[in-house]
Amino acid sequence: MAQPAARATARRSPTVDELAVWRDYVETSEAVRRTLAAGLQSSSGISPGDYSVMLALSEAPDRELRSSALADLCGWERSRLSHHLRRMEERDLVARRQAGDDARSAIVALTDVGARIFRSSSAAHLRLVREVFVDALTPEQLEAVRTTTAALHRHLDARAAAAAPETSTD
Amino acid sequence: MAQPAARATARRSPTVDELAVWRDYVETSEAVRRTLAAGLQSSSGISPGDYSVMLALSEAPDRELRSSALADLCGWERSRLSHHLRRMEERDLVARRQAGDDARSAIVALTDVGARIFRSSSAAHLRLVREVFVDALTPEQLEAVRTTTAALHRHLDARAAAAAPETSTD
DNA sequence: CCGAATTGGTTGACGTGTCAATCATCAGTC
DNA sequence: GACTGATGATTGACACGTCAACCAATTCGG
Repeated sequence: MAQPAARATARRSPTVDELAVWRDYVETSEAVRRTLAAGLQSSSGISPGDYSVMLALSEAPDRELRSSALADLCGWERSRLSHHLRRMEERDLVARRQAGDDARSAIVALTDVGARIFRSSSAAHLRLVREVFVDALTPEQLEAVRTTTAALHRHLDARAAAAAPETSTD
Repeated sequence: MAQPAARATARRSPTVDELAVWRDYVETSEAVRRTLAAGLQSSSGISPGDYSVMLALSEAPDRELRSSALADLCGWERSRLSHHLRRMEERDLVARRQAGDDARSAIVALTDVGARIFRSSSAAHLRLVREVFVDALTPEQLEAVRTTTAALHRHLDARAAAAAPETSTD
């Protein structure tokens, strides 16, 4: 009892109601992700990670990219990409070779096998995105998802920027 | 221009615009999840999975539950829970023992250590939920998240029900 | 030109999550 | 009371993701 001097701080816990929205948001986004992953797996035997990599490569000139460029396009850490590429290379989906201009750098190329599998997976995957995500929402709701997602995204970025002063303009 | 005879099917791929919302939704929800996981890890040394399990146990009578009940509360598969409990047991966060009435069943109890850690993690975690999620959104946006999430959730459930006829009333 | 710091990328260890297989127990049937 | 099938839970194998350590090539300061 006796609210302990709340309200002034604005740093208090969420209400029960807010917490319920939070929980549902987390659970649902994970369920959606799992559904798409399962679809990709069963229709083409690849993972969402595989798909991201192959999508980026398939849109690149000569179907190849520097490892660092690929990491940026996927929004992945280098280490994660490196591990993933090793697994994909073992399955002959991609090939790695050295870059000519910088001996440190690696070039990742989509193999013919990889390109074929990507093409054959793409249509079904996109249909599933529509079926599970787009079709679940009215146009207004889709618009609402866009704006709320953007708000969350911006907020996270601002938070990250605040935490990492780095190249401050001084 | 020249829409390729779309609209009639409703089973076509998402538009570029819809796809952009989808991508942002996936990326952002993962970024949010990662942020919360990192916060929990650094403040209390536990994972979101640990937190879910301890939350459910802490609210249960005698701070213990049957394994199956715990799995239901967390919304996890049995196998996942079993693996997770083994790891938590090694860290003395929970303890497992046999149930009296059904020799197959296992009872999971929150240890004193686990209860203490959970209590000390809870406030910071909830504050972070507010900071990262609730505070990022206006009240209207929070409401929009609620309704869109509910729509996605319902749609997924309907889809799952359609795929699994099981106990149909025949 | 030499050495230090930086950059591009890989690796190992480890926690996590899924699937399929397994195992013991329980419930129902004859 | 043994045979059958469902149920509660565990296990092993393997993909995935993160962190920290590492290595080699490069860049920069002197």
